[in-house]
Amino acid sequence: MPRRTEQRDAIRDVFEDTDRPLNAQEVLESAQESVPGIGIATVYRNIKALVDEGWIVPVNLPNEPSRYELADLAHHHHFQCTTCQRVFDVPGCTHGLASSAPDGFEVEHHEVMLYGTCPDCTSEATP
Amino acid sequence: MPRRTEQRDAIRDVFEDTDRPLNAQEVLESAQESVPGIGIATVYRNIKALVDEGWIVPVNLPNEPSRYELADLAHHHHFQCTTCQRVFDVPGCTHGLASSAPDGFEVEHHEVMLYGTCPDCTSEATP
DNA sequence: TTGATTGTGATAGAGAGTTATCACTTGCGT
DNA sequence: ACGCAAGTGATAACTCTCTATCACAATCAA
Repeated sequence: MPRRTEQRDAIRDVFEDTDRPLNAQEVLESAQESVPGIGIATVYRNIKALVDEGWIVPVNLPNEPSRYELADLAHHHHFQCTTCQRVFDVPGCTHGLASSAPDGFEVEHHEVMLYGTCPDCTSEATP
Repeated sequence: MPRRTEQRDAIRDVFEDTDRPLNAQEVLESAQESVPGIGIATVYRNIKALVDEGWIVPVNLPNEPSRYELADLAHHHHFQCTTCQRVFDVPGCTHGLASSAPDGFEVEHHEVMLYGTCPDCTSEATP
C-alpha cells in the first residue's frame, strides 16, 4: 500500500497551486521549494502514479516534453508563449470544430493550440 | 551545386503525388516503389534539403515523428486517424481563434488538430 | 571519357526525455 | 521501538528520432 511522504505531498501541492500545465522539470523546481533534496526520478515516478490514478492528465505539444494538469478541469484549450515556452489554459471552446472535417471523417475529439506572447513577456518587452 | 539523382526525383514526386503530410518512413516506402534500393538516410537528407529550400514544411504532432507537406498549400488544419495514425489535411479555417485568448495574451498563430476515424478505417470497421 | 566532387546506403552515434536499477532511508503497522 | 515493505536519490540504461561518418557509386563539366 502507498505511503505518505513529504515528496509526494509536495508534488501534489505543486499541481493544486498552479493553474497551467507543468512538465517534469517545472514540477521539480516548484517541489524543491518545499523539499530541497527532491530528485527528478521521484518527480517522474509520482507523475506516473498520479496519471495512473487519474488525478492528473498529460498535455502534449509537438516537440515538447509532456506536461500535466489536474484531470477535473472543464474543457479548455492551451496557449504557449513563444518567448518563455510556458503553457497556459485558455477557458472555453466556442468553435464548431466537429463539422469542419470533410465528408467521411468522423471527429471524436480535437485540440486547439494558440501560440503568441504571454502578459509577462509582453510587458518585459516594453521598456 | 546540387545534382539530379533518381532518389531525389523520387522523393520530390512522392510529395507532389500525395495530398497529406508524410513522415520519413512513409516517404521511404513510397519512394521505394520507384527506387527499390533507396535508404532511409537519403530520405532524411533530402527532406532536410527540401525544408531548407522552403519547398516543404514540417507538420508536427505530439509524440509523433515529424511529417512534411508542400509549402505552398493554403491555410488549413490537420486530422489524424486514431486507427491508422495517418494525417490528412482539413481545408479552411473559419474560427475566430485570435479572440479566444484571455486579456493580455497576444495570439500570433494557431494550430487545430482533429482526431477521429478516417473514411478508410470507418468502412473497414463496418463489415 | 575522364575525373573532381557530390550523392548514396549502411550503420554508428548524438540528443532528449523517460524508465530501470540499486543501495540506502523512511513511513507505519505491530 | 522494531522491522520490513515501500519510497527516495543518483545515475545508468533505454527508446525514439534524426544526424554524422565513410567507403563506394553516380553525376556532369570539360
